[in-house]
Amino acid sequence: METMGALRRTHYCGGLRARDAGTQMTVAGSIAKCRDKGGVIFADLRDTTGILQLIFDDSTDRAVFEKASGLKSEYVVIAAGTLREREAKTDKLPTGDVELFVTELRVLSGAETTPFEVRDGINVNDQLRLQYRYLDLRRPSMHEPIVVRARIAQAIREYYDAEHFIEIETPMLIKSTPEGARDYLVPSRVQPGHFYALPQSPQLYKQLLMLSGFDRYYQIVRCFRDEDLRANRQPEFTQVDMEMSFCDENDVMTVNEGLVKHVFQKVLGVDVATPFARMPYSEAMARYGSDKPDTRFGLELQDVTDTVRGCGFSVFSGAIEAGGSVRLINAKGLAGTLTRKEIDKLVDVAKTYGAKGLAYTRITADGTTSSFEKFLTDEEKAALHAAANAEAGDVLLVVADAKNDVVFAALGALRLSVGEKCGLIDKNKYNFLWVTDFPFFEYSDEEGRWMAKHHPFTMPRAEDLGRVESDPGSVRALAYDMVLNGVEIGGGSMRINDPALQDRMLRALGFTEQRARDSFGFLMDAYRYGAPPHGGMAFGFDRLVMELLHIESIRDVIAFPKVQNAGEPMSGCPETVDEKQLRELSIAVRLPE
RNA sequence: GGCCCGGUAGUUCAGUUGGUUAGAACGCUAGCCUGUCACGCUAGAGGUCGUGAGUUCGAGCCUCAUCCGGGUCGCCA
Repeated sequence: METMGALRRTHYCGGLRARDAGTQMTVAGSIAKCRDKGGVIFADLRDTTGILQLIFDDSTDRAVFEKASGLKSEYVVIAAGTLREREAKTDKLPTGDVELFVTELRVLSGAETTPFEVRDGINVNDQLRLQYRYLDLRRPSMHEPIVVRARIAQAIREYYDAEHFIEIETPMLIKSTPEGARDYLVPSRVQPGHFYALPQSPQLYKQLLMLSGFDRYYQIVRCFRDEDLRANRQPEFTQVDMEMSFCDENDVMTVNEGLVKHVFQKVLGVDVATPFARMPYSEAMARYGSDKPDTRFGLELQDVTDTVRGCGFSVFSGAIEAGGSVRLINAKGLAGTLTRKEIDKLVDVAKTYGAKGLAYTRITADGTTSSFEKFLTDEEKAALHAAANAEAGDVLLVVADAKNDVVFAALGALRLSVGEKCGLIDKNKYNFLWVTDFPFFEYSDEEGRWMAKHHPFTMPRAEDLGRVESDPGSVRALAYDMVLNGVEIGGGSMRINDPALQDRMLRALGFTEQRARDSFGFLMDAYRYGAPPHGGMAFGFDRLVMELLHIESIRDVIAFPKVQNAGEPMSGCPETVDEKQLRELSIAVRLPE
């Protein structure tokens, strides 16, 4: 092991090209791979920007050559020499036209054999990769997204700064709120038996910042939710959070369309067309069975409730009588791909989302097979086919249920499944969409009451205010989600700035005055001293990075992510703590049976 | 909390009906090789089959439990 001595890096590897040939330089990094041919040694040097081939041959100083012959994978070195054009060029590396003829080599660190090979194209268990996360992050395909993530963050700051937003930090130790996701709790030592919560979002604080006159705020901020993980959900995640005053919902949407345009231009060189399409929630559900529709392909839902009302198939007629609906997707011309076996898989998809089953009709040149048409009269059958515009080559996928939510959820999922399976999705597209006019209230069977779909401070649409008490389900919110390729990448709303209206909405949500005061008293008081009209939104930063780079797992855009049990395999957290620590916090642990 | 998939050399996997000494590729070690770049050639080391119990003359294989990982539904204002 040697020191760097007087050697200092003059160049990074990744950007070196033939035009740099002849340059004297010093590079530093890890040995990715050695190829010792006997008389000539090639060593791939990897740094944070890319890989450069080092070469040692019979014109190399003997001592340097000897040192090079001892190099192994992941040794850390610094090397000085002259960049030259290769005899044998390759297009497998961006730097494939050049190599460094090394005149001085210092081995700064040895390395044991790694538990897996540190290169792209390997197939290794996620668990092992996460246990050795620092090695996994050396691999270019894992390294790159973390670097791009930083560039995206920088572009975001650039844009908001230019638009006169200021970045303000909000507290990490805050009051636990009763609604919403489970909070991560932090015990107070100084106030025994009292707890902070880690923020699920800076929601209340950013609203207060508007009341403080900061006018335009943003923050790239860590948030926490103690809920189960998914491929695109982590218990700690990053939001791009913003709020602005003296605006309406159109202003908020316009500013953030500008943000997305700037980021895509800056990071990908892609020109995103603005303004984005807008679609009310009710239309998104009716056409796509989803509040975050992927509009890159068709296969839209059709409502055939009226066509099959009172028909001989009791599953359909029964669902309609119970207040539900019957809807279908016509998988146009896809009978070739959607074989009986594939349709069976789709039945399972439908059932996963709560449908009792999936009725289908498959029409081919050889004839029609259907799971339900034997229960229909010829007239009913003809009417259904006409309504669905069914012809040879089509597959009709029909879901009936007493609950419209189930019909939408099942068909929405089927639509995505068929779109994926049949290759209908153009992966190079970036389809942006605003979904607007969300319902303000959502009935919770579990709680047995109406709850805020967004949050209780959301401004309802003025024209719906008359129905807040009489027909809460029909009240729409001034809330909007930004959807990219079927993924909700952000959402927000206008906020209530009238204390009387806020009181009324909290009552409608079933808050007693006492409970409202206990939970949000400080906020309600704040609005009594003058509040500008304001609204904002928050982006899921991790999801934004995922979509930009077409990465499927949120773990791949976070340097040190959690796994499904919310732990981190590398450090082994969460972990039990000393009795002494618990005593100081006045905490006793009682494990479940 | 429910459902599905997985756990066998360092890694990725194969392993027949339950039957002698559990295989391959990559990696690793040693040697050779002057234009490789998934370098090539020769030789070698490397295994408590996730863990525990059970069935059996005999278990990587069958049964039960359990742990770990991935996906998903619920959940995620």
